[in-house]
Amino acid sequence: MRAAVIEIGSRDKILDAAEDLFSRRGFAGIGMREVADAVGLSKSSLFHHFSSKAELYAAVVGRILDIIDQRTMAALAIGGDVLTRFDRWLDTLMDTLAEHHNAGRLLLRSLFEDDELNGTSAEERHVDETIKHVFGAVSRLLQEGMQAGVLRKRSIPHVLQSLVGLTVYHFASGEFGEEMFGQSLFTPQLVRHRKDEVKALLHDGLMSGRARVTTKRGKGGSES
Amino acid sequence: MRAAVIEIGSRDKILDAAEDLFSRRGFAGIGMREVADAVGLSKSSLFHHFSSKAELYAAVVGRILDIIDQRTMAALAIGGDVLTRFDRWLDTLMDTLAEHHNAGRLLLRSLFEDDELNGTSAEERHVDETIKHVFGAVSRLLQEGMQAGVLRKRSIPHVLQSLVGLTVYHFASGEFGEEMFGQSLFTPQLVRHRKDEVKALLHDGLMSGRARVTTKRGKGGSES
DNA sequence: TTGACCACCGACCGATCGGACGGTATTAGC
DNA sequence: GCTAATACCGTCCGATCGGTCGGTGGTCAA
Repeated sequence: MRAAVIEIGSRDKILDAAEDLFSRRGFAGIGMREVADAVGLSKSSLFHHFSSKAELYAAVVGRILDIIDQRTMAALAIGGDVLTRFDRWLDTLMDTLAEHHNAGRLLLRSLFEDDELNGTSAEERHVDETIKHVFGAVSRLLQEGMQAGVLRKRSIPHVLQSLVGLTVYHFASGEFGEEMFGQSLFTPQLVRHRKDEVKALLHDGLMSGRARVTTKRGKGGSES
Repeated sequence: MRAAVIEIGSRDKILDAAEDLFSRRGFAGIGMREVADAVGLSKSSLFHHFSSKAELYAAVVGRILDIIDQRTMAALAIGGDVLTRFDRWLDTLMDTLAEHHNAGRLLLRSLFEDDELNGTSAEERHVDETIKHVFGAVSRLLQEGMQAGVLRKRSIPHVLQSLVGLTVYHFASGEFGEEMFGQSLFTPQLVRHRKDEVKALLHDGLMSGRARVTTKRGKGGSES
């Protein structure tokens, strides 16, 4: 009979520890020994669950990408007009990045390292597909807004880059960002503030004149 | 007598090679052996010029930070009203990032890794001071613009984060960004396009109504 | 009781890591 | 000619790297 208490499988415990470590010092900066010590297992046991270090890394990245994918897609699925869905998408993305402290940095890091770490394993293909899935959905949303005349006509790839830069980078900026704000990036009030600032900048910067009506600030997303 | 041809000192050749390698695989991902091979020297010779790997890394980061510092400060020193200086600052920053292909990625990487790689060496203190110098100048510019009523009143730390996210991240996004745009991030036309997009977003997003007059696009900065 | 499967382990492997050390060739100043 | 400094090199070191291998103890079905 399974224990009633929170029983976390070894595989997930490994992923948790590896996520923390990889996000802080990157793929090359972390040894399997260090991960094993953090979990409380032996190094050989890690290879029982993951066939290689690269596969463990891909699994870590894939897991948080799945969370982001699921959350942002669910946010879009609720419906509403383009602006409502866009705001909700932003809120959800930033809430997710705020909830998972390692997500931003891990994502940016993986974006840097997979230039050489490109493999063809199942996990790595899954990562690529998930990224495309997330970006595809928001691309279509932007396109819909531009065609409807509610968003300014801008280059979609550039807007995507700007979205990543405004959201993911901020939550990945670590000690640098914390020194700038004088507090942790993940305090509820700073998260709320960031969401407001990003949305305000994008409202004024992206919305066409006739769509930009009441930009109510401070009434953010679901949680944070 | 010194040779008339382009004579590059070994120290600079080491910095060049290390910049390239570190920007691609990070501090932990590169061994001194690899740097030495790229320069055409032996590993021991690197330790003749730099007392440790960490110092070499700090020297690499410090060098490109110095370039950015000098260029952006010179751009501000030319003068003009707040909006003119702000635009010129953006142009100069992005031109510099576009010229030095490794700069963006190296900067973001160093921002990530020095959370644990924080030292008290002379070079590392210089890096910190240079960063503060650059951000201090643009902070004062933003403040001036907000007080003059020509820029919307926004949280300056958040605007700084947004500036980094919109500029440095883009030029650091590597293969990921190139797949999105279908071309190298450093082609002249894409650089020009990015500068226009960022300036347009910030014009609409930051400028107060009465200041936002003729946002002429496509008439960017000095070079690229 | 047996055998298959599972999670896990210690010991070990060749390779590579950052770095120390001693030595050599060249140059400049005396 | 001697000395000092500079730039460079080969060799060696202890530690750590990712990964393999041969186990051990436990659980469950036959």
